Amino acid sequence: MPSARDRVLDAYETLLIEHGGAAVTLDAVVAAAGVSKGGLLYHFASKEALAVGLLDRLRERSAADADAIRSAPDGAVAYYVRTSAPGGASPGGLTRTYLAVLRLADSTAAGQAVRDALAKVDADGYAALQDELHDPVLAWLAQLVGDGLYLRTLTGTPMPSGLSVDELLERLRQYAPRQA
Amino acid sequence: MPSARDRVLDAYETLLIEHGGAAVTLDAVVAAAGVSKGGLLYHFASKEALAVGLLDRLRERSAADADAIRSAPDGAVAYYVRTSAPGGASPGGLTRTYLAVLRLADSTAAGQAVRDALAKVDADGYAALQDELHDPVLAWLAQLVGDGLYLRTLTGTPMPSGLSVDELLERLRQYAPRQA
DNA sequence: GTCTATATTCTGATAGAC
DNA sequence: GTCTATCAGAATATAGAC
Repeated sequence: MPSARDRVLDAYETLLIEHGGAAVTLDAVVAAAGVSKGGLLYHFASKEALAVGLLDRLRERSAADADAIRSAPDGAVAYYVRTSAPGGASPGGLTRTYLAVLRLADSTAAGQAVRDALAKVDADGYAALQDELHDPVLAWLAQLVGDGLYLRTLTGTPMPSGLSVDELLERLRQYAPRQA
Repeated sequence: MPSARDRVLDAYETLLIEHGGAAVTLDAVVAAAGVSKGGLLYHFASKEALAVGLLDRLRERSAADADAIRSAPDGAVAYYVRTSAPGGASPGGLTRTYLAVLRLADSTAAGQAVRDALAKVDADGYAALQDELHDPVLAWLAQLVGDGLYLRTLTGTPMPSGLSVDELLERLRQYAPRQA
């Protein structure tokens, strides 16, 4: 069983993704995490501290993901696009935390810190794609395609009928200059 | 001066974009719109009715945009991508309302209605791009690029240094088969 | 470290005057 | 059609026992 602190963060993440920032209350988090309100507030002294805790987790996972994307068997583009697509977010992975943090991009004082953290993740992803492609415009394009899929994951919008992520990746491979 | 009803909707839209769904309260809306709480609740009987009102506006503007995108001087792709990029959202235009509605994609009972409305806008945009490109995968790719820019507009993430939307469009034109 | 109980502020909504 | 005043409930946060 994970520590109470991690259970709280997991529950917070899940609630943000499934019900959105507006619906996330401390009561909802404690119910989902199976701890008491006092227990939660021992680990995170306020609702904003909870948000800051999620940002810390985002930074940790982003650092871990930087290794994963560069050592992905079928390349950085495929890794980036696949993990962005609906169903591509694995528990404990960067994508899941990223989706949760997107829902925080508003809110009070933490707003700027959230945007900074997202910008850092974004810049790291672009660097990894550019390392593989050696083509700034194409690297940006590939990243935007992944980000577009993120947005669809976020809103639950279905794909155009008859199309799959694999077809998208095949097309991107056509556009990429030959690599070693 | 616009009607009180429109001023309320404008203020609601702005607050959603600038401060996010979690921060939008009826008090905040009435302060930004310059009406009283009673005045607001005369036009929109509840907070959910306010959300429904914004969805109605989204549908109106989406219908108007369907004409604009097909008669855009430099083509549907350029229109879609440009209006998705930071700074591309004009007051009274579809993009601004779309960005606001994205922030509602959570929240209680209206959640499914919000997702349905977003899916409709998305399907209409894809159809317009496909009409121009006659290439389903490329049309989807172009749309995802636009959606990726939407996401950046939403989070305030800066572009990779040295790159511009025009370079992105130039590249997309290279990938598109010749058109009449 | 985790719990229960309580204090306090805020939010959505109603009532009724103008 | 728009306002002021007010209520009931929910939300965050505190106090203090275990």
